[in-house]
Amino acid sequence: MSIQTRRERERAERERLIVTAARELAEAEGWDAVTTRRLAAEIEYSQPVLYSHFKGKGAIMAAVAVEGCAELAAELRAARPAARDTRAALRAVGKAYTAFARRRPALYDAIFTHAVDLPFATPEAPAALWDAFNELAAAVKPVAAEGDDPGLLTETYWASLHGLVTLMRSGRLPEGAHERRLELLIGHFAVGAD
Amino acid sequence: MSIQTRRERERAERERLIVTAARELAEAEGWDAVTTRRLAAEIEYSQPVLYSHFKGKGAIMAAVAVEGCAELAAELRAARPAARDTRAALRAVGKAYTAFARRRPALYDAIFTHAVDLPFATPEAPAALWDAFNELAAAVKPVAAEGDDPGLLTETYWASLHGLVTLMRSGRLPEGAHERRLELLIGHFAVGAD
DNA sequence: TAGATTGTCTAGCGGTGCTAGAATCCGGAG
DNA sequence: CTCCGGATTCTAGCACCGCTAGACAATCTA
Repeated sequence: MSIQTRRERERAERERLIVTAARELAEAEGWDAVTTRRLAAEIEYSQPVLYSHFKGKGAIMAAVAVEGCAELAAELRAARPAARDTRAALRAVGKAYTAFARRRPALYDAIFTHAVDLPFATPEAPAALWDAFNELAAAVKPVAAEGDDPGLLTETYWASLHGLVTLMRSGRLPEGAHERRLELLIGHFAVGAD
Repeated sequence: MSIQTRRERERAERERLIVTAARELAEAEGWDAVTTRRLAAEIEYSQPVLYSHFKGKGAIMAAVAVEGCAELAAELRAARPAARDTRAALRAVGKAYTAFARRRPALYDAIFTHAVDLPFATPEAPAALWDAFNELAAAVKPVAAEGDDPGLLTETYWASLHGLVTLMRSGRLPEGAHERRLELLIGHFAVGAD
């Protein structure tokens, strides 16, 4: 049993090595630079080793996405309780969310733009994803009017943040006015609450 | 002069042929299917011909994007005047925008997610892009509170629509609830106006 | 120590965007 | 009508991609 467990441990360690290397490479040079050859060289193994751990490049990105999502959830969680009223809570998570996207663009892309083979919006979705969503939901819930589905409202607020982030990061919205756009968004979502 | 003009005309025709073929191929099978080889075969010329017209694949996508943007602008323009009040106008352009994205996903991606080498949010941006933006702006302007920059508010509404569309199309938001999310968004943007 | 099993690597497939240089076509001069 | 020069188009190839079959090496079992 000892040998088997040692092998499994070594395998798990190497798997983490792969995910970490992919993440660092992506954060340093973008996902375009993360090729299977480059990644293999980085971990000092040959290409096929990657495929003995993951089904393909997409699966590696998905693993990075889950890891990154935990980080996002943690940052949202840290930001929310500091707010005193509901508007401040909306602002806090909004700022934390967009700040994460700007500070860790590769991570954000892995979670929310690239890797499609992650289950979303179902119970099978990764726990980290639900954690992040629930942080948003906790901030959004107080502004839900009677008859509004809080979950749907959270999705809507999330989508708005996502739109701001992606359009800005792709150069379609000027970065300079980001704070003001975010404030406008919050203003329209927080109306009726105080 | 006659020969020269004929050649220029033929060149222009072929350029349109390229853009049209790229667009049709993308709409039929997605942008992944639009390779330079495939596109060359489609127009019955060799690959290098593409590069005598466009700097690269990105430039071809940009040309398709501009063309598609004119279509989007036309659909937004057609939708707006039918609305009687400001909330209905917001709803009309919102529905038209998201309907376009769902009906012509390849076109939408060319305009708003892929091709980055198009100038946005500057006077140099393609006229069709400004047309589309101005249609949105016309619907948004009436809901701008005193002190709100109508342009920024339009950008924010646009970003929200974009977020809804992209998250839905990538499978991160369930499609079924789209209409309700859109209604929630409109409700929060149209508040105070009627 | 011999054999079986597990793991890893080398080499290669079919594909991508893009380009240098050869081949071809065509209008205009003699 | 012929032949030349320049513009145009094609063939062939580069370096890279994700991915994999099959040869090889290392390790454990008996």
